[in-house]
Amino acid sequence: MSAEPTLLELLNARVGAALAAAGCPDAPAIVQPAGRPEFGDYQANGIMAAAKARKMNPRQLASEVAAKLDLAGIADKLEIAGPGFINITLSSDYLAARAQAALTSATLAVPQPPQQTVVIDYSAPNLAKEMHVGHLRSTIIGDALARVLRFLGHTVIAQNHVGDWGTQFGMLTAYLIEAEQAGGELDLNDLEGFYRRAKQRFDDDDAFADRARDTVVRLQGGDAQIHALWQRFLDISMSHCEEVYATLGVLLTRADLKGESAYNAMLPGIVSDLQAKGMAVESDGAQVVFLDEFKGKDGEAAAYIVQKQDGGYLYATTDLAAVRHRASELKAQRALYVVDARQSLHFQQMFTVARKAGYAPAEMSLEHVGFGVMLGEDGKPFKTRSGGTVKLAELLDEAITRAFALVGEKNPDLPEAQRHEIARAVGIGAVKYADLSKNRMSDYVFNWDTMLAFEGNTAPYLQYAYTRIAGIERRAEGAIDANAPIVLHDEAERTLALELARFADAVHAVARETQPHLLCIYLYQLAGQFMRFYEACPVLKSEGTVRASRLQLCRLTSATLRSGLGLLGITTLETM
RNA sequence: CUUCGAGUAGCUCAGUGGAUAGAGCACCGGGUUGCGAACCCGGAGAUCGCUGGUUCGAGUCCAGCCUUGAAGACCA
Repeated sequence: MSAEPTLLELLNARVGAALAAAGCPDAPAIVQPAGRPEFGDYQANGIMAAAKARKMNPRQLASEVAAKLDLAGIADKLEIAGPGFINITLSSDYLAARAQAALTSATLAVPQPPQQTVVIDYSAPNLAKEMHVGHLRSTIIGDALARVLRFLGHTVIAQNHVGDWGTQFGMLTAYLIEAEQAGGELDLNDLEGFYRRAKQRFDDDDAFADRARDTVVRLQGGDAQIHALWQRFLDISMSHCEEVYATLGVLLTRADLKGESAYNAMLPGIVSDLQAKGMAVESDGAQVVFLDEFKGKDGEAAAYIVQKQDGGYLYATTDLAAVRHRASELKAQRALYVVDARQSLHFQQMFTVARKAGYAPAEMSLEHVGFGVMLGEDGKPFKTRSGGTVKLAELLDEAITRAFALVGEKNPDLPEAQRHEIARAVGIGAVKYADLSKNRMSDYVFNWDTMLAFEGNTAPYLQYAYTRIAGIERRAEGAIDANAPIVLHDEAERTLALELARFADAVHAVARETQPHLLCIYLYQLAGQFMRFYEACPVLKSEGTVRASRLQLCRLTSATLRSGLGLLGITTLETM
């Protein structure tokens, strides 16, 4: 519970108190935004259930609760409706006061919940290759969650759990040695081509394959020369990632890098510890933790392998080492794993083992923030026309190119440099928003036309709403009184103020549910309410206190859109 | 076979056990001597996969089935 409640928290607390006063102490109020305008602004749904549990007449209980409900200065109308709803209409003065308070607050009056240390594991590309579309969702969902949690005052520790270890790096390093010996025209700028040629060598030449395997052994054995070459390869690959991160505008840096290799030294200790605790046992030569928790109807316990027959370790072991590190070293109270939903079973098992082994204390929250796969229009995994993976850098370039063409249509008179800048914000914003605005658990049909339509519920619609306000503020010039009182007369003004008052609840919901699309829905509604206000209520043409008040509503709306889009990693523009 | 997702308008998607299931796109019809029309307003369009159950109330919870995707001992 926040020190200062959000609007929804406040209403729930007040109705809950009234329920208690009416003889139902533990009955939840269940306050929600009203389903229809004629039901007011909020509706309390909890009375019917409370009455049922106590064999009372629900409408009678509702009138008792309403009589005891203290919303002085907050609501000016309460109605008992239907089988026992309490419909609440907030007072316009109260909405105006909330808007006024938000205007003078650096955080838009969004209350901060109790502070936590939150580890977010996201992006995690495989450094053997260039980033492809499969890395997009984790990267932008994780980035949005990081921004939201930081905004709420939490300490966020990003962990980029990159793939930088394993047999393929032996192959790549061996190929690097060979290419340098051959005279050095190796082109690491084309990482994908380099990987392809190395793989070709590996498949075609047994001698090379043997050298590659030997290189892995030497790398893992701590050979300094091999290690230096491996490190060089990683640096170059990481630079590629950083270019993509810069284009996307995500916050990840090298300081957040914590790849698989970082946990290498911990792995033997994990296995021996699990053995000592009687959890890991030998089975067919491998070290396995059997989990009764995952027994199906067939009665077989799931096998969680932590060490292979040949003594090698798996990602199962690495992930245990990582969770142990996040708990004991990083002191995380909450750990989020923004990883493909296909790994759901793996995470459920890993979390179970981590808890039983004591690597993650009971009070530490472990959450798999899963998401669906990107599909092509044919419903199959998204590929290029020729069947290859789509490089992320190319996808982003295309988005920007398409946006640039659109800006040229809409606003051909702007200088070219500015059109390029707008195209970046709009193109990247469209890609991110198309992803973030969908429930992350469902599979995601990738479609250029849908994604880059720039119409309806898209980033450009929100960006456009922002530039409209920016235009008004520009024209108002110095005549804006930042202390002017907000007065809500027109229905469109009131509806806009109500929507503005819900910002905190939207942000809190995103942090709680790890669902960025809840913020998208909110911002789309806010932009829509602004557009209606814009049609109905002239700002610059109005006069005196009305004009000053409307300008204040504009200022708060633009600040909220800028802040909200910023939390999604989407930039706003003064002109577009 | 087991487990976990998903199935809502022609398409892409919302929908915290509540009142008449909502948007956008596409389609049809309106709106600019108004602050940016990348906009606004209206219309049409849905047996919420199927069948039962739980209850004052089910798209939402439970069971079974259908379709689809994924995972399920030595890749990650």
